[in-house]
Order: sequence, then structure tokens, then C-alpha cells
Amino acid sequence: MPGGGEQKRATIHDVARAAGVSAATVSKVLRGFPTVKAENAQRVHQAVEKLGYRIDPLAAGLRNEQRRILGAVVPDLESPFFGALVTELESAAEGAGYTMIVASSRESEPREAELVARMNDWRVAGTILAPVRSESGMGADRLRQFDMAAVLVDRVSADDRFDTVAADNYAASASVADLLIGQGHRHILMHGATRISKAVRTRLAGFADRAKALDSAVRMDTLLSDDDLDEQRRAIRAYFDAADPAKRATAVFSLSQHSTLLVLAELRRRDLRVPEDVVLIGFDDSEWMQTTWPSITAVAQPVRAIAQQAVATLLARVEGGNTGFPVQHLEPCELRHRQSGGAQQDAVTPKAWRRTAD
Amino acid sequence: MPGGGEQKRATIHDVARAAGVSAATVSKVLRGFPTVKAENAQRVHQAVEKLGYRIDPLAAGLRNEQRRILGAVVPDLESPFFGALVTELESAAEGAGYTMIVASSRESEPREAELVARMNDWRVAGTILAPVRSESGMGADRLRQFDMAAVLVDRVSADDRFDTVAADNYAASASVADLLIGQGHRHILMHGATRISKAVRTRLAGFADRAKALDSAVRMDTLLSDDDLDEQRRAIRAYFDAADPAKRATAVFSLSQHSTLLVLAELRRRDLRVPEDVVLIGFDDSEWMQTTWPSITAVAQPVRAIAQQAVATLLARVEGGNTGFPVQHLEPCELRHRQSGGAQQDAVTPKAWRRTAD
DNA sequence: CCCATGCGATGAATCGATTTACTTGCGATA
DNA sequence: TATCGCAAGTAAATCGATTCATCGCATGGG
Repeated sequence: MPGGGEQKRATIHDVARAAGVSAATVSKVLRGFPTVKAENAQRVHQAVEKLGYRIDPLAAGLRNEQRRILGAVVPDLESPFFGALVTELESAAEGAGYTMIVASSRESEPREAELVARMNDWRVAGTILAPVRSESGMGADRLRQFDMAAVLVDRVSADDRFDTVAADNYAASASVADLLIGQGHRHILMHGATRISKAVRTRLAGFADRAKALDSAVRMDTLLSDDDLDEQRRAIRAYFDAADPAKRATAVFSLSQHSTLLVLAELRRRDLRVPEDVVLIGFDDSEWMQTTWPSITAVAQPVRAIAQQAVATLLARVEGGNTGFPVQHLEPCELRHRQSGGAQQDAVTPKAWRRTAD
Repeated sequence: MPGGGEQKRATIHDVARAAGVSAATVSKVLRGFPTVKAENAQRVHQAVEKLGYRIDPLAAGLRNEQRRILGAVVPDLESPFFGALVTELESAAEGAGYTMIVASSRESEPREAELVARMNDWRVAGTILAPVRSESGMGADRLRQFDMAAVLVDRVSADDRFDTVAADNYAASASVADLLIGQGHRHILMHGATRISKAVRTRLAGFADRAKALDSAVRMDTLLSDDDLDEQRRAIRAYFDAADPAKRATAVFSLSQHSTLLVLAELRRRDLRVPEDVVLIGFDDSEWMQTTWPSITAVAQPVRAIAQQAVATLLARVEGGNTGFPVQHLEPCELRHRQSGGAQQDAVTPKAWRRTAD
């Protein structure tokens, strides 16, 4: 246990005194400047050790315009996706020697704007924003207004000012279409719930475009809703009530995790067997999906890749002085084949797709 | 859109100049000191408005020992429970005018200790620690070592140095015992998975103590495991394989969310009807539990109450100079009756229990 | 022998807000 | 009228680390 006696915190001047050098020299040693005699560096290190000295990141940041802090603003912290995203972001930032300040906009755009302003107060080196809605929301507007360095993630497509990083929703959804059409399904329900964000729309388009291209006669029903839980439950119940059982959709592509849960509950309630009567594939994987019976086939988002790409891209702007045009990153998703998805195609075993950025 | 032109950030001196007063006066106005002429205060506010001035929280904190920052260290950010907890903590801290720095120890004790040290670097006013293990872990040790103001939450019982806040696991579990024994169950499986923390042990004890007290002849099996997912799945499968079907446990009390999921999957796999064949009650509620079929009866933890109590308690120490003995707070849980829990007792309709702290 | 060069080190300025210690002005009191 | 007290305001010190502008000293070329 190094350190030991705790009374008043040691400052850089205490270290300097103990090592018999100036504070400036201590600073140089600590930040690795080469112009220090080896012997002095040695003594500084000993003094640091003995006093248990640690740099005050607040005081250290004061003088420079750039502070070694990154901000992250996400729509919520309670969903596994953003929880995991934040964990990975923090990890990546930490690896680069930055502290990360996380805040949740709680799905509110005004709050998102306020949080961006607060990040600006803290003079963060850069901000990672997962917008409530899209790249044209209030948070992104503020980022532009303050001319902040930032990367937009998840609920975004291209932007002319900021780099973006997102799962390749379009390609992954297209591949789900490949699978379902390949299995022979010609009547498919696409179901989206809770928040019809840009990501959900992209998934819808990716699936529909590919399905139509493979067989223009395919019938697709769309059920999208932004209402509260009970309303949505009623809507899906009404959908199945209305359908002639013989002409019911034989497969469901649910566009979000909430949606998957709702659909699954309704199918169970009707005693429809999955996948024998109805095949179910969901977008966004979750731990519970591998544990339910049947287990759920789902598209897993590359959370870690998104986080690492986001931090790397941001730091490239901040540190490397990358001044080129904004880049759009699409990270490939992975389809996790489980029971609810029915038979896996043999011909094509899709595992990861990447759509090249235009 | 107030503010408008962004070039260089306005400092307090810019505001002072624009208002025709000194920086000291501006500071007084902004922090609400009474000894300022109304007219000057007015002009300061106008200047602030015009320049879009915002206090630099970093510079503002430098001079005082106390910085308006709170630290929060939690075991993970991906579980709904801690996600919600952090959201509420942040909200409460914000309401009191503090910025919250969140970090995840990722279930690692050494990392937890390192994060506490880092919070100390930031000279946070106080720290909220949800320990990986218990109040005697490495993180709490560091808190003691640095003599930091802190509150321990969730996986803790009493401590002689820090205030603690937790769900009343003991009382809530006892009430689950009330319910199950009341329903006539005399053979019950208690299942715990993933991480056998202090909270899980308390739940186990709370249930077992009460069940034994109600009927000393009750048979309770205990299945606890800290292994990986596959191993745990195998264990529960083996448990049901071994049991004589006629003498199987008729009810399961799962001690964590993971556990609930595992048990549910196994029951489904065996085509055991819930609740007709086996009643299932879980500790820790989650959104998916109200959507599955059958829906899951579960104990909901008072996340918001815990968070608010934690922040309030911490600020009482930090600001109010509360120097009394450490207090142990237990927040009452709520049992959410749904389908998997079988018939709800009529005599007693337990909704919330509070165990008085000793 | 003188001066340019450069290494290694340092005192002082700096970042932006807060707070201390003091000044000024004015009315009230003895 | 002289003194005291109080309101209002400000210059300057302060927080802790970084960085700028020097500075001493040794070396080597001219």
C-alpha cells in the first residue's frame, strides 16, 4: 500500500521541494519531456512515490484550451444497448487517457441541448452524441452552434459537419430479408415500437427494399407506433385479430427490442408456436433472448466496434488535427441464429455484412 | 436563441467590463450574495445574457476544497437496475447543482479501488459507491484510506464508517415467503445466479428465516452458483432431472434477474406450466417480465428512492456537516403480482414493507 | 580569446473564478 | 462636529499545474 499517511493532499510544489527541483521540472518529468537529467527524473519519481502525489486533473486542465475530458450524451442509460455502449465508450476513452463525463438526455430533446451546453461549459475536448432523434435534432444543433468537436452515433445517417458512427442497420435488415424470403416466407409483418427513430426507419427500408427486390410479390405489413405500452399491446392484438388465420403473416421482423418483446408476448398468448407457426427475428440482441424458450434469433449490434470507432474518430479530429470531410462509419451487425428464426439457410450463411459508405 | 455569436468564450472579466463593474461583483451577483445594488445586479445579468456567459465549473472549483462534483462507482452499467440507478442518481445530483461523474468498475475489485482513487483526484465533494462485493471490499477500503465523504449503496449492510442505502432485501424476501407459504407451498427452491453478492445472501436469509418461522417443516432447496452461464444452465437442469417429479419443488424463488431468466427457460423447456405446475417469483423486476407470457411476479426494487436517499444522505454529510454516527437506510420494496406468482393472498395484500434499522 | 549554441533548469506568468482584505461613501449617533 | 457602523464595491491573493521567457554553464568553432 504505497502512499500511507493522508493529511493534506501533496501538490506539485511539495514534490518539487522533496526532490530538490522546481515545480516546472516536476511537471516535465510527469509529462515525459525529454529535457530532464536522468538523475533528477529519478528523484522526482521517488518523491512522487513517497508523497503519494497525484496530478489534480482539474488544475492541470485549467491552463490549456484542450482538457482531457470527453463528454457522452445518450438518450437513456437503462437500456442494455446504451448501457453497454457507455461502458465501452468509457473504456476506450480511458485507454486514451481521457476522463469521460456521461449524461442521459432521457429521451428529451431540450435536455439533450442543455447537456451539450454543459459539456461545452466543461470545455471537453470532444463530445459523443447519441441523439434522441437524428443528426438534425437540438443537440446536434447546439454542437454546431458552439463549433464543438463531436461524433454522432447510433440514431444517425450521414451529416455534413460531423463524423457519424452507427450499426449498419440497412445491410443487416436486408440480410434478414434474405433469410426470410429464402425460407419461403411471402407475407411478413414488420413491427416497430416505442420510439420511431432514424435507426428504426433505416431498418424498415433495408428490409423492404431487399424483400421487394427478391420477390416483388411479397406482402409486407407495417405496424409502427410511438404510443405507450398498453396502446401498443392493443394494436398488435388487433392486428392478429383482424387477420384471416389462413392468410396471416408467417414471419415477423421486429425492429427493436421492445418490439420483439411485445410480439413474443402476443404470439404466446395466442398459443402460436414459434417458429413452427410464425418465425420471429428481432433487431437488437439481448441477454434474455438466449435464455427464453424458444430462444430468439436476433441481429446483434456491434456495440464495442461502434464505441471504439466513435472514440477513435473523435480523437483523430481532436488530436490528429484531421480536417478532412466528415466520414460516415457503418459497423457490420451479426445475425445470431437461434430457435425462433426457423431453419438457417445452408446456401448462404450470412454472418456479417458491411455496406460501403457512399 | 440567446447568445448568438460564438468566437472566444466570454470570461467573468468580459462580463465585468461589459457591465461596468469588477469581476468580484459579477461573482457575487452570480452566487446570489445580497450586498449588491439592484441596478448593478441588473446590468450584470444583462451582460451575462448578451455575452452568453457561462461559469467554467472547472475554474470555479479550483479555489475551494469542495468541488461541486459527485462521483458514482457502480459494478456495471449494462444491467437495467444500475442503469436506472445511475439515471436517478444523476438526476438527484443535478437537482442539487452538482455534476456527477459516473464510472463502472465492471465487477472488478481492483478497478473499483482505482476508480475511487480517481474520484479522489477529482476532489469530488462525495462519492456514491455500489461495491462489487460488500462494504468491506477494496473500494470501501480506499474510501476509508482517503477519508472521503461517501455513501455505500445496494450490495451492503451496515458499516461503522459510512452511511448505507439499500433495498430492504430481507423484509421483501420474508414477504415472498409469506405469500408462498400462505399459498400452501411446502417445498421451495431458492435459486441464485451470476454473482453471489451480499444482497443475494440477505434475500436468501430473509426468505429462509420467515419460511422456517411459519412452518418449520418446510423443505427448502438452495441452488447458488457463481459460474458461467452454461454451467449454471447445466446445474439447474440437473436439479430438475434428479428430483422425483411427484416430490418436486412446487415453487421457485429466484434471487436475481439472471436467475429468474434461467429458471424460466428451464421450466419452459420441460413444458412445466407456470403457475399451475410451478409458481415462480423473482427478485428484481424488469420491463420484459410484464410482457412475457405468463408475466412474471417479481419484487421491484425502489431504485428512485435508493438514489434520492443516497444523494440526500451524502449531501447532508458534505454540506450540512452532519457528523453523527453512520446511518443504515433500508428502502421498502414492492411486490408486483403477475401471472407466474399464482393466486394472490386475499387476507394480506402486501404491497410495501419496511424493516426499521436497528 | 570571444561568441554562438544548446542542454537543463527555473522563476514568473497564465488559466478563470472565488474570496479576502481593504477602501470608499454616507447616514446616524454622541 | 467627530466618530462609528454599515453597505457596496474592488484590487489582489489564491487554487495547482502548465508553459513561456530566461538564465547559467559547458562546449566548440572561428
